[in-house]
Amino acid sequence: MGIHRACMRDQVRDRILSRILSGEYAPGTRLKELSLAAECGVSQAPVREALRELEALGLVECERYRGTRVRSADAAELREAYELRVLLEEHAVQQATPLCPERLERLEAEYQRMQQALQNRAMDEHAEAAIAFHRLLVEASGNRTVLAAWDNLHWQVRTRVAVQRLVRAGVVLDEYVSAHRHILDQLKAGKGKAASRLVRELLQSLIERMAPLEPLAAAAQGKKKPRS
Amino acid sequence: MGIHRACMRDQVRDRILSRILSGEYAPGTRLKELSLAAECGVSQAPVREALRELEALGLVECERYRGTRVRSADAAELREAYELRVLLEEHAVQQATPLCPERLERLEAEYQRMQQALQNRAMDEHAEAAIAFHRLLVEASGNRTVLAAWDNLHWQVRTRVAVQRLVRAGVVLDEYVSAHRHILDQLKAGKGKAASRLVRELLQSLIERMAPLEPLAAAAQGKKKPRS
DNA sequence: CAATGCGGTATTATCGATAATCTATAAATC
DNA sequence: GATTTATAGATTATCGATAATACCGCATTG
Repeated sequence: MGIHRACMRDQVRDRILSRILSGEYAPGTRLKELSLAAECGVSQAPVREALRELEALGLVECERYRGTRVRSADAAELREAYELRVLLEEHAVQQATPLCPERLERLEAEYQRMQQALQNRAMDEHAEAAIAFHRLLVEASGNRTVLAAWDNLHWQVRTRVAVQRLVRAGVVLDEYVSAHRHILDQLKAGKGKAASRLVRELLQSLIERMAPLEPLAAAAQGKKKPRS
Repeated sequence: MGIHRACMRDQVRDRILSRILSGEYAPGTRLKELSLAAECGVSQAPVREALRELEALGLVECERYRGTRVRSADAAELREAYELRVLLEEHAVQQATPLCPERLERLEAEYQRMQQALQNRAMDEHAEAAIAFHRLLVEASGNRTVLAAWDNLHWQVRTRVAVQRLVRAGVVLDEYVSAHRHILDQLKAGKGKAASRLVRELLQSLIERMAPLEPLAAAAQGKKKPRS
């Protein structure tokens, strides 16, 4: 179907990426090139290139002759990222309106998925749909550079973790879902200004709910370094 | 002095980067790994990693088994980038005020440098100082994520080219410099709101002056592919 | 005992060579 | 003549091995 990419580098990159995502590689974990190479059944070179790519994405840190580690984001950095996200989405929504019917349909679909997933307690899918919803908003602005900046914040990574934290903390997400309903309604009514304000409010309320919780990386920080 | 980084990969990267900057490698130019390796006196591996880094920076494009080329930005993309830049700088200035005296001094220094360079017709230094000025504004916001997003737009690359285009087109830059004076004055007076509005106006007037000019890559686009 | 210097080991950085894939040209088929 | 297939040359992707560097433990020294 799509573009087949059988190249080792990409396979290795995705493999490491998903492990960082799932938490198997916690922040601070040392990523040794030869170990990874052996495990993936490839040589060192593709692994190095994969790690460099992840470094560019901001997910790992490399130090010369001292190896690569999974980067840990502190609470302050997360807050900064949300601040930028608010800015980008708010701007995108203002620029995007009025939206074409096709995009509105796609937004509606993601909204439905988000709601269904919540009812089924499928939190990962809920997070996925929520992200897709917001990404569609940014995409609708038609500004590829803004979209690239948004993508660089890696919400597809963060939201899944964030949703699980919120759920564990006992936060009810129904309000969150209905906020999306309101945004979508305003968009359908062509009221971009109102919609962008709702987006800002939604995201800022998220920041406030996150703030009292433990920093993302706290639990994983003080780990023993696993031998070999 | 700073952190010496004698590693080949970085040297190769900087070398290619400066050549893209200077226009020696025009948009569309094919970058062959072994040729570059031979020229830099290194093997293929460091060159590959350098190219991957440049790809992450958005300066080149790689296609599997089909090589790497210098990316060309069209007029629309440049406009999009400016749109985002306005958003980031405007927000940063609002967040940054009031600025600490040290930062104001640094801004003043860059302003002086910008002005001096213009008088001396040293356009490259003028561009450099202007960029440093704006980067300081973003840095002052204290939001590292916003700064990273701003850096990703690569103004250190674009402005140098843009200034030369404007000069060739006969645009007088005194007005541009004095706009910076006004911004700095408002900042010193602690008037963040006013300063951020001036920043927006400055950048938007830049977009408008750029628009009628030829797209950046136009001249270099339809080139013969140089053999070997 | 603290600080310093020396090997030994683990890991990264780089190399030179090989395999995989693309592009262009030419032969073959209809 | 047009289209397809085969082949050769060029370039990228990957490999296996070597060189360079950092980290750790231990002995030495003051």
